[in-house]
Amino acid sequence: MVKDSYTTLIVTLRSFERTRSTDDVEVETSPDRQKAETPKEDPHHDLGDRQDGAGASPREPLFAAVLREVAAERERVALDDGASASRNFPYLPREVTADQVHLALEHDTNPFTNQPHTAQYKKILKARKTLPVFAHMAEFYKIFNKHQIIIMVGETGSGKTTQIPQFVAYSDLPHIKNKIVACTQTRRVAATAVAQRVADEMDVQLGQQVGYSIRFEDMTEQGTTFIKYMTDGILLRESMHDPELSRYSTIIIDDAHERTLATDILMGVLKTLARRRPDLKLIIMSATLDALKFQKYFAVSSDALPPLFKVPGRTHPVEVFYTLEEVSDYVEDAIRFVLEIHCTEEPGDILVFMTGEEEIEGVCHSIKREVKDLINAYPETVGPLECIPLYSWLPPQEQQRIFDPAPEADSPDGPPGRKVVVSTNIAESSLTIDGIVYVVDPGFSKQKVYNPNTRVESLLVSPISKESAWQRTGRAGRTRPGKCFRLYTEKYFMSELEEQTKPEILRSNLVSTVLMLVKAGIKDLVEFDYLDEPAPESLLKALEVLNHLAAVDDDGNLTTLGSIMADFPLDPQLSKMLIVSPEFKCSNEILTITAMLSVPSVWLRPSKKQEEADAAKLLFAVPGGDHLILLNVFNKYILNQHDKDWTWIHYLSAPALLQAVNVREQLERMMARFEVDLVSVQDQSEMSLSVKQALCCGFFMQVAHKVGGKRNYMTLNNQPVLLHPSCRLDTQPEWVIFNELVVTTRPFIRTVTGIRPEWLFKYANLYFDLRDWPDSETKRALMRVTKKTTGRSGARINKATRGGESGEVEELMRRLRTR
DNA sequence: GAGCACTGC
Repeated sequence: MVKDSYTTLIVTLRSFERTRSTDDVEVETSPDRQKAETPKEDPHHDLGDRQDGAGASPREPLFAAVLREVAAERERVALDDGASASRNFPYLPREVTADQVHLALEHDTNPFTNQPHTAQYKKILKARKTLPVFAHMAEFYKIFNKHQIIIMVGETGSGKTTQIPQFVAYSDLPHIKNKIVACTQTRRVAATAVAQRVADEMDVQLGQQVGYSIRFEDMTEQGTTFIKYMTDGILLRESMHDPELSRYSTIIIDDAHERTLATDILMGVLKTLARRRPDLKLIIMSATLDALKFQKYFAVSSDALPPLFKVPGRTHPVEVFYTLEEVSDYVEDAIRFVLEIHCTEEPGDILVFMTGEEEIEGVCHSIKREVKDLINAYPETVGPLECIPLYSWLPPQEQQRIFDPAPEADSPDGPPGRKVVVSTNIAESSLTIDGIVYVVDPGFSKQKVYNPNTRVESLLVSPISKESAWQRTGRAGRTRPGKCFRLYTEKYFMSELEEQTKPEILRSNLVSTVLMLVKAGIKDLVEFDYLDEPAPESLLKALEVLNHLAAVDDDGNLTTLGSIMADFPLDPQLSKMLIVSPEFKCSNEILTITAMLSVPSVWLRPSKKQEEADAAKLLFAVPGGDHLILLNVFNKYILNQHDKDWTWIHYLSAPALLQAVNVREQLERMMARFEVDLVSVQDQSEMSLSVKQALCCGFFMQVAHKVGGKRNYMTLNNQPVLLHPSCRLDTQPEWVIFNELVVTTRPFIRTVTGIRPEWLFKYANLYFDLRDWPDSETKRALMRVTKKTTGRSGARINKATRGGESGEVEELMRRLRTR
């Protein structure tokens, strides 16, 4: 029946576009690594046949001599004041050839440590040689030696992430020049895993010659590390403090096609930097074929594109099937297909993509029920089917189930068992499940959409991009040839789906980013060279918010406050609140709340134990609001940290709390550096009042007031919202501050605390100058507040201190508006 | 009456 509804019109695919670096780790890790070392060296490995350019005998400590010679050469260069010729020396930095590198790789001595190569090194080297990039080494050096900027396209399994930085190291010889080859990753796990792998490949200890740097963890050694994997965000932060990025000889941007916010901004920064630093080489690596876009972006002129270096991938072919007609209910159809595959196809596990928890649990439930019926009806032909849900906030041990083997046949001769994983997008890129042979793709995912005008974030079920669809398809071909069933027509795929998922910069809140750019001295946000320009409203709104927070003045200049705020790895609202909190004698408490607000939610709510989880949450309830509850949870966690079961019993996420501890420590160090005092109020009710006032200093733009009954509120932009069901406000105060506004089934405000409206006029009088506000229900409510508090008509003061209305900010905003 | 996935000295 599957065959009936599908047509095999398509085609065996050559290979799949990779989009995530975590793949690199697995694809490129050879099984040799796990096996015990078998020191079976061949002492007669014959390099004599090799056409090695240096013509030296491999028996000699060749590369070591080379390095000495290079060092001597460097001294000569220095002595000659840069006038020295190369003296025909063949191993000059950035002039090496693939033959020379092959020679060095085969040599008995590790040129970077002068230690003999281990047997493990040689085993891994054998595996490395089978990677597609290895066959293209000569071509790589030809291009690298000649050009400053290279665009590289390497498909899944090409080996680019692990090999290219090593190729560069053999050419740059960064250890001699006290420089570093940096390679950015979009995920922390990728940075750590790839660094470990490359350290093994280079026969060095992780953290020595090869290291990584991610938030909270710097596994590098100054003066020793010369290949450094790092998250894109870390390098971006670094560029704020050292705009020349002078420690680096070559910077490799990996997974550029993922278009994370940090990668996008980094590319803009590096493009300008490359002009100032001709000695800096850039390699932009991407898995997709839209390399032309990167080439054009980095082109010096329209007829001088940077060269493209392309390496094919290595994956198993996957057959793709489309429906002949559009499906009406993808959930029902997905269930039907899983059952069909189970009944008719060869053994092999199934991966089904759904958009969220509710769908996933529903699908699992239905599949389990229907398989039971099928097995009862056809015990001879239908084997057991294990259905496993997967989404991000599932507890880790539940997530681990996806790696369980498929169930055994019920009897020795019975039909074989099969595993089906029903997952959100998390399985598209972040988590890899081996053994998947069939993929069922309905073509939807939940995506974050941001509206800069209302500053509202929503999660919308939207069609995926073609790129996503191929990524999902590729999940079927990791261990052997597979099949992918797309629950839409080929016509729909071709004509309706976007080529790529919108880059993050186009659907994000840019307040933090803009502050960073201003801090980096980029005055003209409009002229900054974006690969994709963000919506002018996003920049405009971000600048407005920063102005209201007093991080930039009316002329668009960074204020002293803004400069400090930019150094904190926080949303500006949070850093503002934190920095002013000593004024309210509660910086200790605000520090904790800030840390808790910058980690994922600590609340666990397993679908089968929702009531228990809610009851557990009530134990932490304190009067005032959710922010104070977070403070309470953190403090209780610290008191009970010795008790391993404590978090579990209270339905709290231990990893999230641990991360909050880390963030808190990091922020505390930064506060010390900027001399932000750490102080506490002892009296509980006084503390609660202080905390709420400090909250107002950062979040005065995220205020709502009560309208009608039943948890109904209205934001300052007059958007009706509901208190999120997770809110544990004991009373329902007239005025509240909220941490986030999300639109899911309805618009909700989440993490909410009651405040006194007078505080808004007191601590944000410019923003609450009501004369500028259009008439609305909210404005009238605020007017009533000002009338009650006689003599404190904050709305009237300080207009003059705002400075010239025709300042540069106004000008910039005008230009943004007219774009 | 309830949540796609990442990330930051």
